[in-house]
Amino acid sequence: MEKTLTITKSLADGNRMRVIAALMEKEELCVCQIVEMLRLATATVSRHMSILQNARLVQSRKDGKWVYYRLAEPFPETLRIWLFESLSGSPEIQADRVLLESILECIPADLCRRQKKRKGCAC
Amino acid sequence: MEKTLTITKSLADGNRMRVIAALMEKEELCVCQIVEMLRLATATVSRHMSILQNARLVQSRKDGKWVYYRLAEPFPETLRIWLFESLSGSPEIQADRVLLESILECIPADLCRRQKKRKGCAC
DNA sequence: ATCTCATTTCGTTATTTAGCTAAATATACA
DNA sequence: TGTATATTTAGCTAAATAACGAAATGAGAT
Repeated sequence: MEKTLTITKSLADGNRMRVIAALMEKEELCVCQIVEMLRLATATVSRHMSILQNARLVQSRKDGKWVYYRLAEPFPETLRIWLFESLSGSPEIQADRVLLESILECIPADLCRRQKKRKGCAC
Repeated sequence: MEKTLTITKSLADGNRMRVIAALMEKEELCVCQIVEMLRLATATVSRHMSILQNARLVQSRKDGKWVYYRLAEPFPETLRIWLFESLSGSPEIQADRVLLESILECIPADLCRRQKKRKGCAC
């Protein structure tokens, strides 16, 4: 039961749920993209992703200084279906979807610079 | 997304997960039976059931002074399947299953009396 | 109406969790 | 090597949550 509980606990937070929903649509996101979407501190996002990774819901890969997260393989299929069904029609997830489109137009390096200085995107 | 989050939050507690698992096997349980299984105070169980009811995962009926809970109708089918799959093989749930068999041999009135006095079951 | 009993609600306490900043770590570059 | 940068970890604070006992509520019996 611990494993199940670890999963439900990791999904008992709105921001982590939003990340999962985003990763159900986009194959992979890097920390700074998630930071941009959630509008949280990098440290906070890192911690959230750690919880999701520990729950075996996401996995990560490093590309130099960049860390990318994607849904874990394997991801419980029935859980994914339930999430998809119950989140469909959610205005918050839809808002994230739109925001993510513009975020993905920036390359991560530019995003990070922007986050550091809180200035306009270089895109 | 609020509805989904309400559900994941309600399932982010071990005791509430145990109740759901029990109700997936037994059609209906009354408060005192749940109290006996979880080994918690009546007030605590009542509060847990209130959370599950608010999340639309369980529903209740009254029979005089007795309140019985069962899985809500409708209960998200894909969620149920995931829970069943991920909880199968859980030693804690299996232990509850065994304990519940003996609990169900007592009628609720006797259970309540026992809980009040912490003495032997009248069965 | 009064008393008994099962359950719920309320208030309190201890524990857990989400958010942040600062420090630490890992990677890249000059 | 030193500097810059992305991310993670550690520590702190405020908020949320689980457990309990007491009080309130509802149902049954006399």
